[in-house]
Amino acid sequence: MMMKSQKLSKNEKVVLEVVKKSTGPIKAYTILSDVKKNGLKAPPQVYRALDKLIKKGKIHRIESKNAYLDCRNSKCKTSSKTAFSICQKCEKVTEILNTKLSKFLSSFKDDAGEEYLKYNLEFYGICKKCKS
Amino acid sequence: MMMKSQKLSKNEKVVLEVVKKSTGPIKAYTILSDVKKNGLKAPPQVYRALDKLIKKGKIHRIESKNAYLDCRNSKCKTSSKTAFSICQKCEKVTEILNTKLSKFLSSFKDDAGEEYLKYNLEFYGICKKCKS
DNA sequence: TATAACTTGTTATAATATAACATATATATT
DNA sequence: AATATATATGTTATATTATAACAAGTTATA
Repeated sequence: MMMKSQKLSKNEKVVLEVVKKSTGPIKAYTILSDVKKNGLKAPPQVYRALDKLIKKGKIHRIESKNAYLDCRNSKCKTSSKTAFSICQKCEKVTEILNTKLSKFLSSFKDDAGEEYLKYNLEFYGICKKCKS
Repeated sequence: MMMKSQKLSKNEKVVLEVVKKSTGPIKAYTILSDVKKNGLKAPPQVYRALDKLIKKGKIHRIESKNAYLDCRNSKCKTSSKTAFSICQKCEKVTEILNTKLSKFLSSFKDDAGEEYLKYNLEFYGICKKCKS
């Protein structure tokens, strides 16, 4: 199966660097204020780059937080199957890379017998650090 | 385990009726324009009601759509464990009630051995109707 | 009835995201 | 190289989604 080119444009590189540098999920407007020193000025420049980076599998969007996180999975070519754990106390988000989980969800059939090529799963709880 | 009271306030009832009437996920501002005939005037009135209805397990929020859907699961007391299928073509959203799935996710342990009391899963695909 | 807890009303504004259009750059085709 | 085509960027304005803050009313309960 042909993969979408992974080559990144100038703005995509700039935005990706900011997302990578962040210690956790980062918001679009936080990225914007950061990349202003690189000449980017307006929201569309950031949102376009984010959209492309998601399509290229470089970052993920954490839906429940309207925030973006870089993909730590070296094998990640697309962002079509994602799972995260989210700490409700410290807001830490961790990507879950678990073969059993991804296999289960990839092969899950709904009542109509349909499988899905894309999913996003968000677990919420209290992380180990916050528990102790 | 003590359950949060399910009693609904006036505004909650009004908002819930609108969500129920909708054929699919409905947006907060769509609800607002609808409930204006009931005297509600401002966003906070709608958002407050939505938040409460979610906590009381009456509705769900579809995170990737910023939209709200009534819970069709009569057993739904809380909205802590949810799964949906979302058609990328017609935007139809269906709540998935599947014991095997919920058991698997409820008992899922991450790499640190932690389980989660809350999750939200969104499957994306093309629904049967749109395929045919 | 006093008090606390909850619910509502209201204004303003914050936060998130996209439309639309002009221009520039890169890539492919002749 | 010149032309055509697709992609990427810049820019302004505006749409959409959501919350802060505070005042007032209502309900439950001591």
